[in-house]
Amino acid sequence: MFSGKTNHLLSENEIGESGRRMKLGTKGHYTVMALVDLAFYAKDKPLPLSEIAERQALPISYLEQLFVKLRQKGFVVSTRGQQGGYHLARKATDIRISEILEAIGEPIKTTRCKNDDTSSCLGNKSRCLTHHLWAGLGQQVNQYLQRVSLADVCESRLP
Amino acid sequence: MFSGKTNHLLSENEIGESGRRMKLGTKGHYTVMALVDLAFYAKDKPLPLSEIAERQALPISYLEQLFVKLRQKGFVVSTRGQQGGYHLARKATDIRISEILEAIGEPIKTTRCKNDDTSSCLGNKSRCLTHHLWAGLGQQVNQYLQRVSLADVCESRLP
DNA sequence: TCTATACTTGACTAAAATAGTCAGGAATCG
DNA sequence: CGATTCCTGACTATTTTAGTCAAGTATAGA
Repeated sequence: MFSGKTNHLLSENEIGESGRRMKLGTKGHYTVMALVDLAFYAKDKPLPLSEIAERQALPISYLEQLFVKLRQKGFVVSTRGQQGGYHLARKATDIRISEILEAIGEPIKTTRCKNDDTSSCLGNKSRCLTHHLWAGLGQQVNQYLQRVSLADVCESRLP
Repeated sequence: MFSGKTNHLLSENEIGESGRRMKLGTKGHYTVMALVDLAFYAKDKPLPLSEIAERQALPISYLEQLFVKLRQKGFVVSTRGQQGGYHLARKATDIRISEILEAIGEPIKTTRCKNDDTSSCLGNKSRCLTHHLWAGLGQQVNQYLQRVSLADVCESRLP
């Protein structure tokens, strides 16, 4: 049984509950794949998840979860019943990849501090220095993902 | 008890054992912090981990693990015994952040495919399209981390 | 030589996040 | 009605993270 005291880690200005590390898992992956598929194949009729699931080889029950959020955040519109399905609520040229990742709860964070400002790192020089590094990295990533729209991905028009 | 068959996921060209998602955890964080500290404070004498641990408020036993790899990969040189410790094996201007993350096993990968080429996505158009997106993102990140040296971080000289 | 300091190694693990599964319900079309 | 499709929430196996711990080995200095 361990009784390790761990109180020298994570001082009060550092990440608590809501922060996420920089990462890209299947969630973000699948979501973008599904939306690209939607933009591609749902030209006039609603497209059922079952079709996307089959074409992209993704588990449908997982997609259902993801699309709940996409609908709530206004990216897609759903139609129930036979011949139902989803279609994009906005123009593909209008949807930034960064928004999508944010919507499904896969924001990209490179720092472990709550606030992005460095005022809280005072008193420790080198600790603060690395903060700038990760913040700069985060900026790079977000700029890229904000530059790219869903339509850009569909048409292989990448920076 | 679940007996779910999961074989529609992850076809053979996708990630198996060794791949990592894009992420930055404490491991990479702590390692860079420690090396910055080393570059800062170990001017002439070897610097013991205990000092770094205290100054940066990091668990020493965790640092020990990390420094094993840093030594094996030739980033630092160790001296045992009293007055021992670590010092940089190479010039701080020569050590790129990307190398450090790679060394401790926190490479940044944004795609889930084994190979970075897209030849294996044939037969599924939109699946392949997203591949380009993540590959592009990975390039952005790696370019940034390759541009920045340890010395740059120490002197707040970031792109 | 003895001892304190510091690195070295490797096994172990608690907690959290990930990547889903599953069961059942509600709306809608034909 | 009954098939299809979205919708909801609970549940969980697996993996990763972020460490701890124990038992060394090597060296400097008293």
